[in-house]
Order: sequence, then C-alpha cells, then structure tokens
Amino acid sequence: MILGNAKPNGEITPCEQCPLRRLPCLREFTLNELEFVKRFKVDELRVEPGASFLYEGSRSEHLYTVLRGWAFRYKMLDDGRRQILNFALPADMVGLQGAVMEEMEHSVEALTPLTLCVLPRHRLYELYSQYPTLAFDITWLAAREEQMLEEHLVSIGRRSALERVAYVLLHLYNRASELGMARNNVVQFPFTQQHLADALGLSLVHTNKTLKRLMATKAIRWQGRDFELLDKGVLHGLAGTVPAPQKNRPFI
Amino acid sequence: MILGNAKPNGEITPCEQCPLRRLPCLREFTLNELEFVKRFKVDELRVEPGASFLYEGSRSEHLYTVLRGWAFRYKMLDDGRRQILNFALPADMVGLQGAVMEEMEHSVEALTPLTLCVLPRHRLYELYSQYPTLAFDITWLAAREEQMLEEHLVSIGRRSALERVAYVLLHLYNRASELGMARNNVVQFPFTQQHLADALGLSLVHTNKTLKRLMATKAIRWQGRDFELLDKGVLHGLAGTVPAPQKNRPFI
DNA sequence: CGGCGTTTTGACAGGCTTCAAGGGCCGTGG
DNA sequence: CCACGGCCCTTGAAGCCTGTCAAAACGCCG
Repeated sequence: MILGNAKPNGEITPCEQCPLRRLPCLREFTLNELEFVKRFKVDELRVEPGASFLYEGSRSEHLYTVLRGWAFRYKMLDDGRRQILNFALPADMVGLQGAVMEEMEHSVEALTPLTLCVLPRHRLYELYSQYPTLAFDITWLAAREEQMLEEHLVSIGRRSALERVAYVLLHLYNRASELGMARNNVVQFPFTQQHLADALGLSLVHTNKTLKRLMATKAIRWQGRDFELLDKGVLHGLAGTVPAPQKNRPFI
Repeated sequence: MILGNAKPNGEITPCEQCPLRRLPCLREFTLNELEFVKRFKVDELRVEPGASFLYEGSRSEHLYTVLRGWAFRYKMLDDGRRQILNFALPADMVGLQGAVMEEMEHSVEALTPLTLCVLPRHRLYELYSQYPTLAFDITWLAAREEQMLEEHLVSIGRRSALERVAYVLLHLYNRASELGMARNNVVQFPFTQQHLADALGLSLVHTNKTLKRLMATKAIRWQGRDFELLDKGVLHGLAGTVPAPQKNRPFI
C-alpha cells in the first residue's frame, strides 16, 4: 500500500538513545515504560517527501510516531479539492484512528524525508492492559490533536484570511520552536504556499497576496525555506490567542 | 461555575436501567464493567437550554456523558464571533479534554433540557489501571470525535455553502436517527439557523438563503422543529460522502 | 540552456457578508 | 382579549473579500 520511496530500515534507533527524549518539553519514561516501548517499536520506516504512507479508507496494521521530519494529514474530495487537517512533527503520533477504529478517515503524506517508529496495532491492547500510564498518554495525545483541530476550525470558520495566515504561521513556529528547531527566531518551513492554502481553506492566489500583506507589516520574513519571526507581538495581535505550549507532555 | 438553571439531581438513573443500553448501535458492557461504571457515575446533572456547563479556560472536576438531550461545543473569539465545533447527543462524552489536559479549550452549552452523567476526573486513572477495555473505549470515543472534527474541517475549508448545509443536516439526521430519534424520516432539531450558521462558518443571512435553496430541491423539509429527510439521494449528492454510522460503538 | 515547480501580479467575476427592515409566532401583562 | 416585546425567520440591496483565469517572473536542477 505504500507508494513512493518508502522502505523499512535495517538500522533502528534504540529507544534508550531516542533523540526526542532529550527534549525538555517531553515527559520522561519510567524504566518499565521504556522497556515496553522498546519492545513495542518493531521497526523504523523512512518515507520520501511527497509520498503518502497512510490512506483514507484503508485499515493500517501499524500506528506510527514521527521520529524525524515533517508530514501532514489531509482529506481529498472527489473532484480533487484537498483539505490539510494538521501537520505532524517529531513526537507526534499518526494513524491512531486507523488503529482504534475500523479504518483511517484521512491520509498522511511526508513533507520532508521522514523517519517513523512503527508500532504494531495488535499489541496496542497489551499496552492498555499492562501500562495504564502509557494508555493515558495516548488519550492525552488524542485530546491534544483534537484541541489543535478545534483551533483550526475556528480559524477557517471565523477568521479572515490575514488572521488565518498569521495564526498558522505562529502555531507552526511555536511547535517547531518547542522541538528545538528554531535558531535566532528562524525555522525551516518545508511546505509551499499551496500547502498553506489547502490548510487554510483559501485559494493559492489569495494566500500569496495575504502573505505579502502580512510581510508588509514586518511581523515575519519568509523566503525560500527560511521563516523568521520578526515581531511576535504584531503576529499575536493578528492571530488572536494561540494556545500556550504544553510542558512535560507525553509522547510514545 | 455553572450559570443558568443547572442543578444536581436527587434521583439518579442506575446504570443497569440506562436507556442507552437498549440502543442497538451501542456495545454491551460486561458485568464487571457495568459494576465499575455504576460506581464511576457519582451523580446526575440537569442543565437548562441556553446554559453552559463547561467553560473554555477552566479546569473541570468532572467529565460527563450525555444521557438525554442535545448540547453543542463551541469557542468564542474576543470580539464575539462564535464557532460551533460539534453537537453532542446522548451517549456522547463531553469534557474529556478538561479531564486529561490542563484545561478545557472550548465551552459546552445545552440546546435542550439536558441530563448528564457525572464522572469524577480523579477516578479516571482508576479506570485506566483497572479496566483497560473501558480505557480503550474512551480512546475510541476521542478518535471518533476527532474524525467528526476532521469532516467538519473539510466542509468549512473546501465546500460551498450549499454543500456545507447539506452535509451537516445529513450528518445530524444520521446521528439522531441512529439513536432512535427518527420517526418516518422526521427528527426534531432543537437548534436555530443561527446555530447552523455558527457551525458552518457562514453568516445567518446566507445560511437562510442557502437553506431556502436546498428546500427548493425538495431534498428536505424543515419548518418549526420538524426536520424531514425527503430525498436522501439528492442530499447525499450535494453533501458528498458522509461517514457510515459505527456499529457496536462503545460509550461510557 | 531548457524545463518544471513555485511565487507573483493583474483583471474580473461572484459568493458571501453586512446593513436594513418587515413578518410570523408566542408568551406576558395590562 | 388584545397589545406589546422578543426571538426567529425572511427578503432586498450594496459592497467587499475571496476565487478564478491568465500570464509572467523566479529559482533550481539536470
């Protein structure tokens, strides 16, 4: 079912040495939990940019945690319209829906070279019955995903184009920043204006014009892959409230 | 924190006699589970139409299951713009976010006289550690909520006003119908056109005109509280794919 | 150098919002 | 019993925000 250049990978990062564990925003595993997660992670998967690895309507045998890279979750309409639901960054879980319910209701595509931890769904129940703290963490992750979707819904439903653009950019900057991907207020954004447009429910042309308008305020700079936050206050003023980053959040 | 006419209720429906358990679309509890849920439900709460019982920014001591009535989850912007995120019907859980995370990111308001089962959040961990099947059910419920939000996001982001209206109405008709609230293709909708507008990200005026246009196709009839589905095929054609109702779904 | 994906710009059309006002229904109170 | 007020639904007119169409400029890579 995997198109593009996706392939299992011989060398797996052992969980003890997981680079994510060093992030201050993520909670620590107990030794017991670490032991289980290590066994739970059966493989690593690499996906090339532009390739989807989970499909709407299919039932996946695995769920995944993003180890490195960016991806996005999306849905398509019959006539080709696309809605991007959210972006996935390291420490995010993808495919939980397919693991818990009958089938996936959205697809997931890599934006950059992507490394995923592969977790077999048939052992999810083992996790629930033996590691309630981890089960709780998974629920926490699902609730956080829901929260981001809700914010997104407010943006698309009730905010103007300028407000929407300000909101996503600030949102994504914050998320990337929290993961240590920012240096001097600059992060690398791997997506195009078309991706932004599809996330925001706008046309490409109007997204472009709105971005220009936003850059004219000197709140941000964005050329090539470099995104620079010049004036957080101004951006915040346009975007409205952006949820504070969660401290000590779980991940699996 | 509860405004309006909300009050605890002396007489509680015992879980053995819960009317929801008779619904064919919901899964059966084992005796063990039933025993626990019975203890988990510490009270019943009644809320009057128009009253909110969960607030954005607050941290609730309880989570709730809807026993009778309709509610809706929503978020407000500073200047009064409102976005309705989803509607809650019997067997739906509300307030999970507040129970799992730091605080609620949305509010919940009753549309009709509402009866809620009160579940204390501080015993949620007991559930996770002793009843993994129920913990799994909660995750399932969170995943389903996420799925509905995603569909909603596609509507608002990529569908025209006519398509959006067709979609929600079909969606809500299906959900109500599944719960046995339909008779001869008629259900009672307790919300106004203003609610619909706020759910769909449209203005009231345009929602009204779009509804008129939809009724002109003879796909639906909606006057007073009565909503009648006249031609499911036509509505489906406008709405695009609407997810099939889930069989044997969990609830708590 | 040529080709392709991305960004940019301009012109125009149209869907949706806003403003404004009237009508219907119902509960309340004189 | 009727008048009144409030809420909801309905309709018209005007204008803006956003979409669509079209084309050119840019940057990157083979």
